[in-house]
Amino acid sequence: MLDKIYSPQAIEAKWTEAWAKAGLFHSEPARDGRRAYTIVIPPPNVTGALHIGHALNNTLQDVLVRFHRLHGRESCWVPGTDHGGIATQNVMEKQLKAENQTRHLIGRERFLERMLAWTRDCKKTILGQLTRLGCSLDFGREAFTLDEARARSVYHAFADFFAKGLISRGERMVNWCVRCGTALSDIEVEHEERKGHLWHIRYPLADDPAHFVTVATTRPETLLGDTAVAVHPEDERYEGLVGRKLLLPLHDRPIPLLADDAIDRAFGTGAVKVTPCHDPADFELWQRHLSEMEAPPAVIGADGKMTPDAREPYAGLSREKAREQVVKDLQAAKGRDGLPLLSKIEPYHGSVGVCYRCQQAIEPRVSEQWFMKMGPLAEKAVAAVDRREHRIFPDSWEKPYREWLGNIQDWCLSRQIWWGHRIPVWYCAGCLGDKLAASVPDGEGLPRKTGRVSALLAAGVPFAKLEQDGVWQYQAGKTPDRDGLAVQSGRPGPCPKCGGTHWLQDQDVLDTWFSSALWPLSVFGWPEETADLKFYYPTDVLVTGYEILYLWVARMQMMGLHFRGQVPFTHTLIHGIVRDKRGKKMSKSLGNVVDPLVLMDKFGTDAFRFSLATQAYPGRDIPFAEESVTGARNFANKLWNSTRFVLMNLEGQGGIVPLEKLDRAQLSLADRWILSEFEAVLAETRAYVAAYNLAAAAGALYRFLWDSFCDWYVELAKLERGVTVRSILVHVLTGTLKMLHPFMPFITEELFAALRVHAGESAEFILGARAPQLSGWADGEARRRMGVVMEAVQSLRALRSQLNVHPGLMIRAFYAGAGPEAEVVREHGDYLRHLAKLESLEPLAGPRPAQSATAVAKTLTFFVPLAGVIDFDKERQRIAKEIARLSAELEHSGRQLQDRNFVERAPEAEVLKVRALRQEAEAKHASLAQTLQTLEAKEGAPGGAA
RNA sequence: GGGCAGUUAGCUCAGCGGUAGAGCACCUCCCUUACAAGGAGGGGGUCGCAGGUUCGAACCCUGCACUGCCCACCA
Repeated sequence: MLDKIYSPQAIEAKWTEAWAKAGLFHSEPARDGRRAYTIVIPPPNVTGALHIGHALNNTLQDVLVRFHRLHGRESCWVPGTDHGGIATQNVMEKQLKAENQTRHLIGRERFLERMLAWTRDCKKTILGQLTRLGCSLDFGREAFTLDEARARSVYHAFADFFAKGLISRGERMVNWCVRCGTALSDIEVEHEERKGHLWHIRYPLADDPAHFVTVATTRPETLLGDTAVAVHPEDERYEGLVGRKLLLPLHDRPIPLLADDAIDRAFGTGAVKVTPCHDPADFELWQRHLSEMEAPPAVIGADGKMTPDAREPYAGLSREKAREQVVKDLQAAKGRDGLPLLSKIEPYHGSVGVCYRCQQAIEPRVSEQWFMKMGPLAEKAVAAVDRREHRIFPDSWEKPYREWLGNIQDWCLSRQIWWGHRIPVWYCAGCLGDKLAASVPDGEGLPRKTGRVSALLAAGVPFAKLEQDGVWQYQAGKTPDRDGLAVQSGRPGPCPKCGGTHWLQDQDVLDTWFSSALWPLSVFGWPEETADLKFYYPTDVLVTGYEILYLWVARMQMMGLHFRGQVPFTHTLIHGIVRDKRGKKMSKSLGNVVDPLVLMDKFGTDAFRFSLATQAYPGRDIPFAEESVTGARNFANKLWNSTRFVLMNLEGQGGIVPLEKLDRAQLSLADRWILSEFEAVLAETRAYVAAYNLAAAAGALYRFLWDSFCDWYVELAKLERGVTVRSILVHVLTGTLKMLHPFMPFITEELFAALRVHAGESAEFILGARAPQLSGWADGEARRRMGVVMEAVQSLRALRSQLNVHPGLMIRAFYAGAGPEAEVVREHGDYLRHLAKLESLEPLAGPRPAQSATAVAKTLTFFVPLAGVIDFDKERQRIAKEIARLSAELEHSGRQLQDRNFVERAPEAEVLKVRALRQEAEAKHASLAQTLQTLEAKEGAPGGAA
């Protein structure tokens, strides 16, 4: 027997262990023809503990996996974590800083050792939390984006792209994060509106210093790197000036005034300073005007400080300090007219690119990086959506997804950090013929900017060296080959060009998203043609938030389609972000984060999960309030107690009979009604899950259990305690537990365990049992008749409550009316007596009783003699109010039915419905009007209201 | 500058063509033998604004207004 009190903690631990012991979540490729249902987890970064967003993400996946497992699919949910590149390295760098260390001080190898040790702890924490959340992950399949098996996929993919000419190295303008010290791809740059200024600076004409061209800029410090000023060719303000030289203020360097179509005449002064090294648009402009412009100086370095080219007194200053200094100096610098060269400062707010990992302003910078051409891959990803092989839920995301892919830019792949897959490219020192390169010991990294690729090699794996002794060998089987360059296993052999054996590996690592993009492939052993890959790929659904739709989802699609010709997952389910209860994004700095563990401790994991699920409408953000967990906890408690009730009914009684053995003719109205309702909620729930509307699915089950099952059926079940009722109680409850199990796995498992003997279930766990099967129980007649009972009960209860009849007091009642509804009351008087606490219920013989209150339901009228108890004044008010409501209703339906347009054009069913409702309202109205008349005729009763 | 959502009861949200719903909060009554983490009843909304389509609009269309998000090299 169950404890009287529902206490979640104990049962959670118990079932977590039991499931693990039974290997319940393990999956192998099925040989019996069962279809796979596969989800790969969006691997959380190993940067710490999981937050509430992870809890939502994983709860939704678990609901789907458990649901499909219950419904007979060979379900496999692959767990794993992501090494998380810059984000993770940043956390470690902070730790080092606290110890007065830097990564450069301790060196690459020791740094990576520390990273590995630390991220191992994080992995443990994360997997522990997922377990605590009840996630039915196949833990034997745990993967890490930086482990050996994944490295294999990464190197294979890199080599393939290189061989196909999609990956190449080059010097280009990239987004540079000064704080993180690395290049970023375009999507790793966030745009923030920031307040700033527009500085107007006068550049004197070199041969006529009394005249000026005024440029407007938001970044005066880059002036030091200007190589030109540009205007629109048709801008009459600058007619005759184009082609002449200007004198760059502060440096007094002559620079040309160019004309270019890209210049917006309406902005600022129409004249733009051109700083190719520090602005992407200027960089392009420079390339268009190469012949007219000199090679541009880079005045801001990788560290965010001014370079020697910025000259004294700016060299060495931070870019922020340099701005102050430049502005100050421009204010002091006077033109030939005696006025400052800085002619105007106006407030200006524009969007500033910031690093998505540290929020520092991005510095556009020219540097040598690895790039991947994305166009051809993107086309395939778009085609997959066009062909509906890949669908996004909600589909409103398909358009932005398509557009992003349509405008895709090359992907900057290399990162100047250490934590990640090192780029599997080696350079031959001999071929480079570079002193610097030659001075580097064999196998060490290539100093940047030393030359072009001499050899590509999908080879030496630095992490394998660290994880275990010795060098792990890459065995791709097929080795790509391009430009006659040998690509070999292990370290490169002799250089095919010069025979040298002195190799330098590329210093950089790959963007963490490169390995993430391969995730659905790599977790199944690709590039090997494994049995797992054949059975589980393509996976069914990817569940994620919209913030990584491009960063991750799109790239997985592109990779999957490129390498397999098949989408990696057929559906993308996009959920919202968990916000605080006022809709604000949770953040440590706002102090509004809620810890999932705290909530699970306080309310139980099931309640926590259920509250997340009931709010997860597709694509909608969730304003999360603790009250919602309270509500879910209360629901869990309701489940608990209703099961206790059913178990109490079973105690000492005989067994139950299977549903299919029940004699339909023997069933009561309530029996037929609840079975009909149950069949309906099963269908409804399944339809909602299929549409990924998990909130609606959870809501449907909630209402069924609480409203239909507990409030009506269980109450009526108390009237008769026979085997039939017992059987139905057990079947319906067990079925409901099964359907709720994906949402609340622990409590349902506990309750199922208590019920299963009675229910004749042999399975030890819900996931081993069959999903509820029910068909043919839909019963419109039962629903109609039960509707009469329910309305009558509600009407009588309202009467009691509004006239202050004590809830415990049994009252007598008479009913008047004819037809099928009266018949329902006659047949089911026991229901009404029980539910409305009636001492007796009889048909009214003779005139309406005096000294009684009136209740109406459908076309029926109930009279409750309450002489002495009743406050007739109150009763008059009550009835008058009801009459007013009915009058309004009658007026409305009357107008509708008199409108020929409505009667002729509306669907017939609609007209019939209005007619039926009108009849009901008419009956009620007439009956109540008559009552009111009698009441008012009763002078002597205290009539004068107030 | 484009695009996408949202605007419904005090709060948080469902509903998306037939006279407005839930949970919480609020008011009244009740510790009735599954459950006070409960039961019964009740108050509360001209569904952002303005037009249009329709017999009928919270729901479809067009504008507008806020709010939020995504994308974008206007210095």
